[in-house]
Amino acid sequence: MVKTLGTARHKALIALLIEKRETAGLTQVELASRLGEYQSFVARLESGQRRVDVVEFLELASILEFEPDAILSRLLKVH
Amino acid sequence: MVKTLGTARHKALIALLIEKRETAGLTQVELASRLGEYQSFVARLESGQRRVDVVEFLELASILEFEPDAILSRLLKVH
DNA sequence: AAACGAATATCTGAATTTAAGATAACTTAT
DNA sequence: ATAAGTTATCTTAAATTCAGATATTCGTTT
Repeated sequence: MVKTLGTARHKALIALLIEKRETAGLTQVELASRLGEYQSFVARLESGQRRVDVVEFLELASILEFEPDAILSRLLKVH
Repeated sequence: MVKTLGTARHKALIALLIEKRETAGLTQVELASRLGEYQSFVARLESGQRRVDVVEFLELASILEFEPDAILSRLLKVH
């Protein structure tokens, strides 16, 4: 199994997550607060230093109000 | 952010992953081999002791030939 | 029913990730 | 130029994950 961090797909994923947070008009502090985490948690995530698991991804989708399937489909095209 | 391990969604996810592996007619040893991992890796994963990140999930979908979107949609319904 | 082989589960340090919390480094507006 | 808001980085402790071995479970065959 490929090491997730640093892969093209992981980079694409976090780029999309950042985009979605910004579209939602949230700062890292605000998102962190809704997640019950520190701002540095979001920063680590968005700088690609931490993996995002499937369950977390769904939680992010719910908070940031994006369609997880849609994002996944876009990631599928990244190799 | 909720601790993934032990959540209903994570349990549902691994149940589906096991189902998909079995449908594909693969043993843990065979899946592990295709992943370039040990059998104990697959066992840990399938016993819910290890998180599955989004990128890994897509890799599993490719090997086990399932539609990641479809699985994700089913997980969405689990709370 | 005992024994065998195939499949899965569990254990144990060691290595790697992740987290908390603080602080530093941008940004942008005044 | 400064202040406020935002994001990035650092450190050390804590938690996860891994390799590899071993144990257990489950079917089959005799």
